[in-house]
Amino acid sequence: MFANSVVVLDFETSGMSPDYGDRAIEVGAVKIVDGIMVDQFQSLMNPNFRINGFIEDFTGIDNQMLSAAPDCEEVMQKFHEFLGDSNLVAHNASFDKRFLDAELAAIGARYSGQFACSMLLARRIYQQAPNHKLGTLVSYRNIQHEGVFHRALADALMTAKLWLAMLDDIGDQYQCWGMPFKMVTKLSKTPKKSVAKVLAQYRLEH
DNA sequence: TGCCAGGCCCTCTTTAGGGCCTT
Repeated sequence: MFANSVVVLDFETSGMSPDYGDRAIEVGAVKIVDGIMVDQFQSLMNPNFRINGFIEDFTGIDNQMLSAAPDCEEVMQKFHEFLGDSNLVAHNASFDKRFLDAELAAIGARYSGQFACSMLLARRIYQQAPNHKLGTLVSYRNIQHEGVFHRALADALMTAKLWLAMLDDIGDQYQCWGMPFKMVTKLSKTPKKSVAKVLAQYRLEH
């Protein structure tokens, strides 16, 4: 069976590090229940400072848009409710996890699920891909996509489709259908050369 | 963008260095 509920999320941010004062400026997320996308969340977030020109160009989010957006704290309260007790997925999760942790800490909240990384999993099962950027993997796996790269909901949707495609491929290639989230998380941290061996062992045990 | 970050991973490694990813 699939994990009960998984939220695939993506943050657009003012920079690379919350430890250096950067904030989230947009969050997008897709909720997957039993392998089906059932809900979405998207909101701009006003960090109450001006973002630089590179971020405006990179994301298409400008200071005027942010000045009209609700504060980060208000958005994160709603997003925390959206998360519930779901497990979490992001592409290069270590990046989004730092911002999620920082923004939730700012409102005195935290999440309870496990956090998995679609990039680490892709590095295991698509070892022949040209690289493991989100856009490259979407093309590599022939995933249909809508919207613009580097907007939160569009990237979250693409990551969600990639995640489901990878679960399908694990099933098809290794006869390991319906692998639990916990096992997929473990797989994403398995040394590359041991992936087939770990999957074969899992198949024998299930 | 540039080089203010950081976790993962490979290798000419492990008392380290550098590329990949994310904005």
